[in-house]
Amino acid sequence: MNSLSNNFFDKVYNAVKLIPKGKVSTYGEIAKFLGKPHYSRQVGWALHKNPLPGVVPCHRVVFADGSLSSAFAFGGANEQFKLLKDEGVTFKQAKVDMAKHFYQFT
DNA sequence: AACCTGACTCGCC
DNA sequence: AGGCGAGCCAGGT
Repeated sequence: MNSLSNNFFDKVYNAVKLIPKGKVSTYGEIAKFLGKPHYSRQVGWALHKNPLPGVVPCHRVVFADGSLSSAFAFGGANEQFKLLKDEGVTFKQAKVDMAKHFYQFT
């Protein structure tokens, strides 16, 4: 792992932490924000490997279509669903209402 | 060094 | 509209 990839991971955490309450973002969008439009998987990996639970609101990061991560590790997709809903995020059946809660990094 | 897997996404059927 | 497959990158075995 070189300093660049390390920086990428750090940027991922930073970006995720920037997502305001009641908003969500996608792996691809974060990757794009970091200058790597095809690093969606690495973003997910960064969060998976992320030893900062509670610091990085991983539950605000969802799939591009608004569905929740299948391999979610905070307590299951159900827990993530509940958490987001508690923050004011609305859902379209089982998917986040991206049109209203999608947060784009500026 | 090579192969496989994995918190993803897009395109095609 | 929904489901399946291929593509992508990096890390782990």
